[in-house]
Amino acid sequence: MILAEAQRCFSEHGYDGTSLNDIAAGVGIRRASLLHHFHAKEAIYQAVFERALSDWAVRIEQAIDVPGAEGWTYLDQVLTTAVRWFAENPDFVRLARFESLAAANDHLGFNLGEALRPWFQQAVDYFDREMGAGRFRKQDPEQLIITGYGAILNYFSDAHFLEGLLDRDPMTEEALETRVEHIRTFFRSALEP
Amino acid sequence: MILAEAQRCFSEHGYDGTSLNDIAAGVGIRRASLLHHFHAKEAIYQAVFERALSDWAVRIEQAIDVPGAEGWTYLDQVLTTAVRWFAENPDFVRLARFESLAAANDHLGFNLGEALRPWFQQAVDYFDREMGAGRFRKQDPEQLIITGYGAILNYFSDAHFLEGLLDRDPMTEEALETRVEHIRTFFRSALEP
DNA sequence: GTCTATACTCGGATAGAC
DNA sequence: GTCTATCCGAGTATAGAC
Repeated sequence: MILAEAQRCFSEHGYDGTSLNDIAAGVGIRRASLLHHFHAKEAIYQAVFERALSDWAVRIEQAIDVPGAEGWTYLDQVLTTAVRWFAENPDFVRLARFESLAAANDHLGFNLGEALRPWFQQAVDYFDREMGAGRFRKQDPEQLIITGYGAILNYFSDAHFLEGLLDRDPMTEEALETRVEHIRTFFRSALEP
Repeated sequence: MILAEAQRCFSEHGYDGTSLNDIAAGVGIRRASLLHHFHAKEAIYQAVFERALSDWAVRIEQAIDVPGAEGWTYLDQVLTTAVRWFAENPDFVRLARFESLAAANDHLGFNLGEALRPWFQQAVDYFDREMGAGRFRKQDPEQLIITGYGAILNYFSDAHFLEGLLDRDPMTEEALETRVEHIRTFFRSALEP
């Protein structure tokens, strides 16, 4: 599948660091044949991104949509699910990172931040409710979410860097278990009244 | 100054997204003249990085080296200094981000994680002491630091993204003040016994 | 130290045969 | 749908004049 290989390349080396030859070689065809399916490199990138984003949308809806969910138990569940999913989709994480690092109007026909804004707003509303009901300590919801996604995304996008920093593989089952536990404990410490 | 302009370009568009023409144009000379000072593009990149890193080393030593420092007051001070310094050096933040995202053995002759390990270890030791003395709640020090640098670095490296997400400029004086306050409050909530 | 000119390679994209 | 062939532009790097 072309999109799968393209995602692998883009997430590993970024847009500029990936050539059509790289992708074509991975697929097992020639550069020109790629362009039979997509009229330009940017079109491939956009297709990769849209697919990844809609996959992600499905998963997040599943994780979010827990009936009668509230308080710490719910947040704990969402955090754990997020970490697990990101752990299983390192490509997506790196792709998102490259994209949020890119200057506006590079490669993508739309703004990633804007695209995620509805979910962001939903999360803000959740924290507003919980804090208003006294189930969480009062903090700035927007800032909290920014910190949260950073704490999770970072770990996976910077795996190469962390391997150098820690001098061990940060992606083993054991290391990931440690990471999940930390995220849960840390947020709980900060939020529980 | 060549290195300053090179840093601007690399931090804005990454290594692959920056051409010698881009840098030369910013300096006001021709591409060939650049290569009189540095024998290759990679050499420019490495020079930029080493300069940025040693600048950073100086600042971090200053921030860390507070006599008799301990407990929350000290950490609070370091966090605030870090946020302020990163706010004033967005280039450095984006450069570091691009680099920690890059695959091993790309562009740089050394491993960034390895280079930062001594400071990392120092920070781990600090938390170990503080937690041992009961001044902080017990948490995994390594994980805590990873979360902390993520919370800070992210905000600045993803400014473009955040602007789309929040629908406002995340780098105004007011926005930065809010961010500092959040970081302080959040960590305090999580760490104070 | 900076320039022009040039060599060479690579990447994106198109045309047309099979 | 995939290929070869080809075009064009951009990129890195070098040679040599001023």
